Amino acid sequence: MADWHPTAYRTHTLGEIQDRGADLVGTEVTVCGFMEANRGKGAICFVDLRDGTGKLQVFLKGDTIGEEQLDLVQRMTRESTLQFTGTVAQKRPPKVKEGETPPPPSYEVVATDVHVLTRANVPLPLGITDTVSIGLDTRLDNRFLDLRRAHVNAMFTLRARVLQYGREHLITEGFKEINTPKIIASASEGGTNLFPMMYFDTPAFLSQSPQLYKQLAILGGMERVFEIGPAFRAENHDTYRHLNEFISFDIEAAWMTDEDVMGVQERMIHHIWKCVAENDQEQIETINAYRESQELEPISVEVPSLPFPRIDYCEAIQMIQDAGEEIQWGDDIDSSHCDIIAAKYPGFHFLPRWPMEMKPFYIHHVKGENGVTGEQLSRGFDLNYGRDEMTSGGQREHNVDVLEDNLRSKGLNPEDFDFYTDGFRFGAPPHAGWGLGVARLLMVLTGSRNVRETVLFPRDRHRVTP
RNA sequence: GCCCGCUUGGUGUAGAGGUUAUCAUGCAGGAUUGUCAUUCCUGCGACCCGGGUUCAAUUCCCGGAGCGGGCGCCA
Repeated sequence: MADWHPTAYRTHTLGEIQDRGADLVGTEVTVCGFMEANRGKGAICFVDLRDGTGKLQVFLKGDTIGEEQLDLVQRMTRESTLQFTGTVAQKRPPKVKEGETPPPPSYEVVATDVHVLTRANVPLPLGITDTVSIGLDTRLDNRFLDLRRAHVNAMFTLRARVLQYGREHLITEGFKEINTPKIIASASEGGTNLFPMMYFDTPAFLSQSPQLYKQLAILGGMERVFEIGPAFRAENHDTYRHLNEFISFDIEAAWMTDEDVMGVQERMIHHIWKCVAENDQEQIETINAYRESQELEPISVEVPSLPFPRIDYCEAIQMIQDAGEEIQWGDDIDSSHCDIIAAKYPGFHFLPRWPMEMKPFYIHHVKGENGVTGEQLSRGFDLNYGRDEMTSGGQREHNVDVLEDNLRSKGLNPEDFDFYTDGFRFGAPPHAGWGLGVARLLMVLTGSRNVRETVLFPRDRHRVTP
């Protein structure tokens, strides 16, 4: 539990009064919040007040607070912010039908004073507690209101938890958090399109990945590093799982192989899922309450068992061929093919040992480690959940001569990468790492079918505001 | 970028070549109530843009824009 110190505006949070109400009965408190609803039109009035820690009922009575203030609150609009002073009391229990068990005692504040901090306009662009479903576009245009909805708030609370647990785990395995530049000069490492920009008088780009820089940190003897930061890709993709700016959770570690960092990853995901299952059921229940209202299946946090299955590339191709699909060794495994694999392995699973041909220049290969057709395999891997790719990773090439050969064979000019390859000329540890899409992991955890749900202010092809 | 679909009050929807354009939610007013998704009554509020067909288009046709789904692209 956090320490919610009193502030200039409030003595207690609403969550505190909910949780410790019994100890606070009779105490004078000042609380603040958004007015979610008010009920009653006569000589009394009930206000549902909400802050970032919970909800609480405030009870107003004409002869306690005065007719004028009672009227003011009764006329106040939903989502206005109010400050109440009053006394904590136990709520009168609701009437229950014969045979039903009464709910546990709950608490309220009997108001003696009120201040309107801000009055909300009407109508709201979207209702916080309304039962109608709301289109994603409307929600994203009004994210500040969308976030006030309980299940949306729960998703972003979970997002913060996932990052926290992930960090925690890596730190226990000796990793240190780093930050790498997001403005880069080198044209490209191949593959994806970059967003160009001007860095004073020099053409530059927004970084597509911390890849080369986290490797430089390893070459610098940092041993084990991680970074949680943005990556930018100027691709014209338009799908439920792609964004043009996204948060990448990256690690890099010395003296490790592809198999070693797969181990780090599965232990980290296991830790995250275990902690969420133990600590954050409240958020899951909030999401499920919403899902039930929308007639969606509830979600549950099933801690995956270790180790995750490993289906190497050759085996995956075989599996897809056995399902009757036209696919050859050397082809990419696309979404429909992933459905075939996911039918057998619905949860997290690794896809290691891709053809070297298909992997970037910095991926390591063991000479002569060949696939069924005799082509060179690489030490690159993916992590999928169902049909969706979560991670791409691998052991890196640490021999500078091989690295430069790889660059040339990919049609790149080694001289453009001197800032990187120079790091390998003065002793280089074998190392490996991966990059994990945080939003995609959250999709799995929260049952979201669109990555935009799990990103506060998503940037896609059609959206740069808000 | 390709294929398919959609666009109706603030929000989410129903629907038809001529309607008083449906329902829910919301909002406003009133009655009731230690209420708690309050209840009840009354009212308010909408057919994406441009062109065409037609006596008549929000409805049909064409184009545009926006959105959604699938795909492609994507270390």
